[in-house]
Amino acid sequence: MTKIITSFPIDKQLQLSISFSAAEDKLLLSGVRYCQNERESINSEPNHDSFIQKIKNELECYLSDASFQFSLPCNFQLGTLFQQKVWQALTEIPSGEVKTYGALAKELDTSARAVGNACRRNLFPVIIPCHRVVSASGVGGYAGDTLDVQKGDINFLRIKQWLLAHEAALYEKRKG
DNA sequence: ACTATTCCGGTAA
DNA sequence: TTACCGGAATAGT
Repeated sequence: MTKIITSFPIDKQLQLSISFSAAEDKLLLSGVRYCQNERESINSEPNHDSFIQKIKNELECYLSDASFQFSLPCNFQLGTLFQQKVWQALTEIPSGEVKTYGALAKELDTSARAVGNACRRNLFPVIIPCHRVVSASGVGGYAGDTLDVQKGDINFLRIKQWLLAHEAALYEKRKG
């Protein structure tokens, strides 16, 4: 497995850690997570260089133009069948638009709660735009955090709002 | 027994 | 009339 660290322009601290590995003779993303003050690991193999460039390039594209569509391959097999179905649906929400958990649930013939669950388990934040799903009454959650509860030292909700603002997405905010 | 939800009824201003 | 709780319903892990 190879892991790369890139900065993420919300503040100086925030970074994105992206890992990938070979699966069935191809390189696939195996995870994306937010972190702070981590150093890039040096264990990357030379034949991974072009893939690393592709990752960094697509991220730069998205950051300079929010309508850019990622084409990075993600290993969906790391999720359950249901999660794969939800994640696939997430990729079909265009930049600049949002959907509520309830609306997405209706499309997939399941429940809002279950959709929220699958979003929380999204292994590829930013690349798979789970931030484009909001609650009927406000912004909803992100990475396990909600408006009421922040679990760790990273303010994930702020990140979600930053992403939505970057994409110029509007959502009903009746509470926060 | 947990959730990154939602809907509806009751109550008070 | 609107606004704010409280609780039940809900589906997947």
